[in-house]
Amino acid sequence: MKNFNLLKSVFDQYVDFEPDEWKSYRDLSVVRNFKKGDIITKAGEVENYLNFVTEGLGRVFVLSKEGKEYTIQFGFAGDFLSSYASFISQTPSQTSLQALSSLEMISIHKDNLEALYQKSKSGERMGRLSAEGLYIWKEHREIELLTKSAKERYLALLHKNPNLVLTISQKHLASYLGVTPESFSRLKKEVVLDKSL
Amino acid sequence: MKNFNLLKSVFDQYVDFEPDEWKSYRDLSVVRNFKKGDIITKAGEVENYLNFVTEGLGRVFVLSKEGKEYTIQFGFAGDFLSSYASFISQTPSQTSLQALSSLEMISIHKDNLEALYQKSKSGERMGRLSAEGLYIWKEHREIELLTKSAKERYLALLHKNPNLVLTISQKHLASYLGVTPESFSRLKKEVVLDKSL
DNA sequence: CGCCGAGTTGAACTGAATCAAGAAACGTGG
DNA sequence: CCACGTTTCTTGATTCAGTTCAACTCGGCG
Repeated sequence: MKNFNLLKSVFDQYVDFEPDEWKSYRDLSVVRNFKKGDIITKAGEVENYLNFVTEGLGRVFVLSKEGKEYTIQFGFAGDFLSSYASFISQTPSQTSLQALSSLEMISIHKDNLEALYQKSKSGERMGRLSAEGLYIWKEHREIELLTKSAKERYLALLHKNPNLVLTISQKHLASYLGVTPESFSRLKKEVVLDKSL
Repeated sequence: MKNFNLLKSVFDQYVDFEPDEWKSYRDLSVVRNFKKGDIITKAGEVENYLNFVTEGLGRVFVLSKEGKEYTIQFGFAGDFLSSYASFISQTPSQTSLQALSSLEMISIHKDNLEALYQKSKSGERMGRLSAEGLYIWKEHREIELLTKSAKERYLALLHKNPNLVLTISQKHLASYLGVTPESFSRLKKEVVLDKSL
């Protein structure tokens, strides 16, 4: 199937799976479909699945005490997208997972992944490399939040990921940058003005 | 040696090393000593070592464009402390590693660790579990930075890690909370006042 | 059509930064 | 062990980025 090929191509960048290791992963996975707006895992629940997006767009977000949403990750086709901290620790999640469009994901259950780790050295290796890669993302994000203003973070995002900025609603972009939609609207205007100088 | 026992006890919490796997790690490691203030790895360099603190105190920090320091991690005896993103990606580090007191660490070179990963499944597993644990830390930190005010972050730290607050200078604590020393000084005063109500 | 969520704009407000100056603590050398 | 200079911490006055609240526009879509 086409969607599994995408997943395979991602794995191939990291490890040399034996055919039977790949077959195991495939057999232990399920394909799941969601529609726009669906909450796939809710904060407070434990995330049971490691998901790989094959089609559509989703996000992971937190809700603050004041009731404001902050997006911590967007996931497009080709990305892993789960309440990952909850998945690996198997403790209740601080974050929720939501479909922002119709969304298809290949999902593997924690128990099945653990079983695969047990018997497959390449699986274990893939797990390590994924976690390391995600760590790097998070550290990068931490540094941006600490050292940059909202405007600088927007410019960095615009530069690094212009398609994301085009695809995603301002409301959700604002929640990712950590500002209110009002502030984001103003900030965006400033950036346009700056450029026209 | 006493310092290696501490490291062993940490490993034992995660994996069952065979005696010879543990011996490999031990043989491939070096003990390094630094004095207060030393910069161990400088931003711009590649981090070659995964370090485990056996004595003393260190930190990892970034320097912003405006020349301000932001601490992203403190490490006490029993903690791993490296410019970890650089270590795993073997690309120039955004962060610097510094001794905040006289500091002793057990350090393993990237090449040696990779060799160990190749031959040891438990080693690979340990690597995965460490990366996952560090990921959880970073995500937690991201959520705090996004959703909490400086004062709330200080209160959370005070609650979760009171000894850290007592041990570390206000200047460095401020740089970890992401505020200026001046703001931190005021914020601290407010917290004391709040409590005396 | 009419409504509803998304985006914009304005005015007032607030948490934290900046700049500046003084006080306390600290270590190093005489 | 004291005296000195240096860094750390505090306090005050001002400024600024971003929030809040409120009103208004726009574009879908039921």
